[in-house]
Amino acid sequence: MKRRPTIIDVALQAGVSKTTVSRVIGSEADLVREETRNRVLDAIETLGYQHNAVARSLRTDRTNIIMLAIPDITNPFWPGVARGVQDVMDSEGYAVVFANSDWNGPREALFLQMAARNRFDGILINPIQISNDTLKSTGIPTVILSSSEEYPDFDCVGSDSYGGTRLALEHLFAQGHRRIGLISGQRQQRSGHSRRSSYTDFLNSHSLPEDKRLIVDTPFDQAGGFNAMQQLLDLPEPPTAVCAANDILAIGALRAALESGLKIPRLLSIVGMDDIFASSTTTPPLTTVVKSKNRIGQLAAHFLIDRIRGLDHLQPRHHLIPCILQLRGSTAPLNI
Amino acid sequence: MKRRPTIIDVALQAGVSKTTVSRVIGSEADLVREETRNRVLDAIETLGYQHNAVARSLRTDRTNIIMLAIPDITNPFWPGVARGVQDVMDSEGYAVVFANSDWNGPREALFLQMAARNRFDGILINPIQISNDTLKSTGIPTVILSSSEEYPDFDCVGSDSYGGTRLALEHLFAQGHRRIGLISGQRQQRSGHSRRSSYTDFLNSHSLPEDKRLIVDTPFDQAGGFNAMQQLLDLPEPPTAVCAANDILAIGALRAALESGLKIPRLLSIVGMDDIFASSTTTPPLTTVVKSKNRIGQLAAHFLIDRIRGLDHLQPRHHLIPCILQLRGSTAPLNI
DNA sequence: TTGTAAGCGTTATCAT
DNA sequence: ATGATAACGCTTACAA
Repeated sequence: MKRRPTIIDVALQAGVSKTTVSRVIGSEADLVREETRNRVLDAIETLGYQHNAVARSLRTDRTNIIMLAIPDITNPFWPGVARGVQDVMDSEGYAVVFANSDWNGPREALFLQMAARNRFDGILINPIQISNDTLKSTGIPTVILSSSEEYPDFDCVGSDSYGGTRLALEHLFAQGHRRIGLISGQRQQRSGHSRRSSYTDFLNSHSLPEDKRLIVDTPFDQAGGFNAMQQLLDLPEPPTAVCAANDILAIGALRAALESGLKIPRLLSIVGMDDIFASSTTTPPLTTVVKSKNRIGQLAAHFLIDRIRGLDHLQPRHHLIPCILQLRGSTAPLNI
Repeated sequence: MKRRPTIIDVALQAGVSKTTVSRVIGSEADLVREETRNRVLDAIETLGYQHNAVARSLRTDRTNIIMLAIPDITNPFWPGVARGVQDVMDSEGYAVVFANSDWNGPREALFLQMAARNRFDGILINPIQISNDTLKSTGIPTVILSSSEEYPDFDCVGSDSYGGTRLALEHLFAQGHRRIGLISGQRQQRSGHSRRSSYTDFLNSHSLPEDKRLIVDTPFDQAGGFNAMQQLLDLPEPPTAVCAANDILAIGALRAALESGLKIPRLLSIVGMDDIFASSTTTPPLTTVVKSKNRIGQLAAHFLIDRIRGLDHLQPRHHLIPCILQLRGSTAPLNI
């Protein structure tokens, strides 16, 4: 495998200086006479020259690479967001590096170090452990993918899970449900909180009593949902409807309910959140709160590009994308 | 935001030459006296020095970044593979850039160009359009993620869909089924072929007649599976079992069958392929052929690392990871 | 054990 | 409109 041609080879071949070649391949192409430019382009063609982004980055101090750091790539929510991010970043000429921490804090820190060492131009992150200050110390423009309030120095883009939860609860209320359970995941305290407070506020606004036993914290997986549901069904007065913090929990809950012989939605309504693919293929299909993954990704990407372009004077912006309720077969009017 | 410290700042601070600093942060740390090393490390600490990977790459011609190019990140198969890839690459010190072509040929080409320009150390790709020769012309070590035979110059890692299909068909045969439909996607001719030929070979080996009407080519989505199933059910003599090229098709087929009032699996058996999350949450849950996404990713990563390390003399290796049949509720003995 | 200096492939600053 | 030349921050012979 022979050496790759450089800008110098091209210059020699075209009979010009390397400066001229640099002009042609860079952003100053119009400063060079058309005839010369064509000679250069021909040389590039015949040599099969590909410009060296590494060398360019060293000189310009810009890599055109951004990092997207997420905790779990197998959670279908993130690929959805990632696609939105890529839509924008592609068209702006940025490559997107995925960093998948698998919920591992030290790994998350490692990835940030990698971003810093490689002089990536920006970071999009759904933080699991890293603090506002550590993030600031990287010196890299960063946007938070979360509705958390813990990162006051950064732009944040998240989904309005408070509003989304409210949407779900009001729907159940309108169907006549008054005893509504909440299955909330325990790992992410932050989004957990907004759902939790939405639940409390909902109860208050309708003057419903708060029964602690109706709130179950559980690990964020199907088994967690399953167990939580069993726990709720074992109550002396089980709920007539259940709201789960995400679809996977909801699907676990659905399965537990079905296995215990309950007819869904006749005897129990269930609402999930996220609208993952599987929630449309259960029997009955799951009513769920939809977050617009694509829009989250796109907006976050735009925010990040603003920051990269040096809009540092802007106050940190927080934006929550509203949720939509996707009605399907797992909810129905209260059966009296 | 002030300038990042360089190796020179560290050298000054520690009272040594930049060579020494380079030795300490690089792979020659043991060549330097412990006391000196500690002085350097202290300087690094107090200055908050982060080494510049861009400059290092320019000098060493290695970026420690590889690209994973796939057609569709929202297809849960790929995140699974990606995780296997990352497991290996992380531990070898490589960062993984995702490139998601969205089944768009020109975009795929663009990504390869990006890999070349950025001097990535390697490429893992599930090719959708690009040819063996174009791939070779990048000059970058590359491993193909596919069981295709169209890339004779590269290592290939795929899953044995021929064997997997056979597994599914033999299972149905053992259950007494003799009239078995095949729903095969049309987009990827390659894997389509292996399933198709497996089907034909299966029929021959059991001396079953081949009925063209039992084979339906359809787009690779749920609607495709739905329509294909309807088409099969409209046959004068519908199949008693159906084998689909992937779970999404199978789920579409399942839904079509249920909607037309068929009891599954009593009146119709369905087998999918891939074991996506949703296939475990349908009613009944789907019997499916499992590909070991993780092992595919890991093996491909190892192959790629071999190539990067310069094992060019090796013949191109093709490896098919065997599939496993995951029995669930969508298949049952033929009901006579 | 440590230092000097050349060079990686660009872009940017001056000249011409 | 084009060219000469100095950076960019690092690694690596080679020297001391």
